[in-house]
Amino acid sequence: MHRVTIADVAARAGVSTATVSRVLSGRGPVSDAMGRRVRSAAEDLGYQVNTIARALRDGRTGTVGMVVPSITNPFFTSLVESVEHVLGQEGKELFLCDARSDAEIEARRLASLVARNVDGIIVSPSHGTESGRAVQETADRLPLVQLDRFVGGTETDWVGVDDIAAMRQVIDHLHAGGARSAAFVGSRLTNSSTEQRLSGFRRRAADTGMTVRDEWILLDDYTVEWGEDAVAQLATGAAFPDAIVCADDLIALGVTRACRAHGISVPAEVQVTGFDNIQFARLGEPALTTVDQPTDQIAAEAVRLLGAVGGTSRAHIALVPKLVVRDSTRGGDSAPKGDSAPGGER
Amino acid sequence: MHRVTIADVAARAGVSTATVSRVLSGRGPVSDAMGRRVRSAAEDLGYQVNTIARALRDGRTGTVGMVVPSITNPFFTSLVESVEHVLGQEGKELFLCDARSDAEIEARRLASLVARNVDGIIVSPSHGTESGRAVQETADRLPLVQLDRFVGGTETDWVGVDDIAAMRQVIDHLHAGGARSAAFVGSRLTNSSTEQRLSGFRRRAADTGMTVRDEWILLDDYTVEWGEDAVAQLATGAAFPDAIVCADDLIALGVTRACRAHGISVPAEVQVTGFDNIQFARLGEPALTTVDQPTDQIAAEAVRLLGAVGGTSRAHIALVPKLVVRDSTRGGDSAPKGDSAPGGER
DNA sequence: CTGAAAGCGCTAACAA
DNA sequence: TTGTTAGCGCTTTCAG
Repeated sequence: MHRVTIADVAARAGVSTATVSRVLSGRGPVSDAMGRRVRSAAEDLGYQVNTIARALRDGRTGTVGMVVPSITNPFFTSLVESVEHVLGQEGKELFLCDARSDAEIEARRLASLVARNVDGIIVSPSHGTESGRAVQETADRLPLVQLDRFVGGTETDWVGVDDIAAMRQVIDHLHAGGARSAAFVGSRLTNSSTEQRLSGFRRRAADTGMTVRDEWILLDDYTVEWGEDAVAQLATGAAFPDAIVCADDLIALGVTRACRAHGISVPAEVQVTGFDNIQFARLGEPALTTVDQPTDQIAAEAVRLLGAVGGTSRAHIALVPKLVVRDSTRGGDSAPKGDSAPGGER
Repeated sequence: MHRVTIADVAARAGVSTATVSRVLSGRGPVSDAMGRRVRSAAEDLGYQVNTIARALRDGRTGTVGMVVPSITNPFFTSLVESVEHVLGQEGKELFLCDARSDAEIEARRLASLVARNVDGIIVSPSHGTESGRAVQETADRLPLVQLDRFVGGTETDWVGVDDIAAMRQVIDHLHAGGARSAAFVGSRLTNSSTEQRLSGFRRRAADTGMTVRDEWILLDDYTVEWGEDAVAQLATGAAFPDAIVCADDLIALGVTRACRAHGISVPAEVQVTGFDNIQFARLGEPALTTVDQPTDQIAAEAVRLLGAVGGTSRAHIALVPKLVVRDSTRGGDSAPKGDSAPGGER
């Protein structure tokens, strides 16, 4: 079964391939009559452009590559969904790659995307330093936007949320709910998300005079299991904090679950917060207070940046996320105000 | 910045492009000396094949398209992850498309994948009948495997689990735990998964003499919210079942959550089961007893089928899933035995 | 407004 | 073993 080409259409319409191309790609001058003739011939034959040939010809594939640390993390899933949706509307296709939180796999996938001549790459780097080389080399070759996470020592566009501002809201909210001491549970400091969030946590906690003990900074992994383990560790300590701030919702889900298992009441005895607002956050027991990441907006900005062929000026777009108050915190009755920075492009 | 081509390498090595191609693609006879010379030239220049040109030349792109109803459903996410992993190991790339549970979007995405000359397509059809036309038309043009769900009236390969056998295990387990009546909560009957599971449920319930009232068959959506609503509906009825069998874990999560809200104890008053064994199943309160879907295996089989250029014989591969017993059922102490069919290819 | 022809980068006959 | 060359399907000058 031979795939129908532009030549077949040309033959049937009794014209040249050039004319067919002009009609079907919509550019170039054509008479109405000719337009109709060609179009109906194409219709009859069930012609579809061969995007490979077109891509070879004009050097653009209409595809975008996306690399995430782990697609099974609902936050990244949500990001992927948003990106895919935006691209779909522009008639572009998405190459999805899962780096399995491994900088080496990530580097291989990036190289393979370059080899495939994608028009641009969206990457949420797996590692805060080890991802650097591959990301930079890729960015030197084609448009690249980092999403959510950021690798030190790279010069590329970035879109994400303002973690510092987010943590300010979190701490203020907990403080309003009566917390005077707090623990932080996150991943190892191998990615910018945890780094930023911990730094924002420390800063605002200090500002508001909250107690933060060294042994209350628990860093390991973005998993439910780690959240559960962390509570076990906290429970053996001499003192227990008024609040546990988690670097993402998976951890927070583990924390609330473990608290229940340990007979520690949330939010009465300890307030707990998450980050990301994944779809399962509200399923926590109690439902999680968390920071909502505007994934649709992040995706839209990222795709927009990729398209912007423009100059060498790099854009770092930090969106200010909003706190979603549910039942895992006491919070006072008013929504947190917080003097959140204006954000936006800078 | 001009991308380095095979001609550049040829010039630098002082040979023809054909030789370079032979060396770099590994096929065709080349002397060792020539091999080294060309390779080092390629190395120096940082040459990378242009996969687009290669694809145009030999009619294969090394890409596979995948279309799922909703990537935010953790079950499909897991399937995508598995497929992506298998493909990555073969040096292939994955085009991911989210159909948003809409047969029209799905049809468009399928067409676009065909236009992109993917080597094959893996699709979990959104709709049991409306997806038919597009799926069949696509399958007529290139290798296509249906995953998990199946569209009526199509002639394609399929890989999934044996829903009937799964339901047999579920019912037997519930029965062993003392259930003598049961409700079923699923999606509308617009996809084969729910159809099959409901049918398996009905059959085995009848076999074991369980009571199933008409108003206990509740069909709407694969969401947590629907699970919650369904319990509300059941609670208003004259009688309440001993068990609630859910068509997927999201629904089951909603069901257990609503039971808690209604003060109905699980599993003491009502046993609940899910389906899929998504990563959040164990986070239910209580942790869900559910049917584990071997996504890695399903993915591996699907990719294998795509590669099998072979004859016209269609393969329907039904893997027999296993029950994962957790705390939402009483279950008796022994694992369910069940005379599950041998399964495998048929 | 339409046609002829070159060429994107690569591979595979065919020749040498 | 290596080189020459045609051609994958498309778009786009350049002529007419």
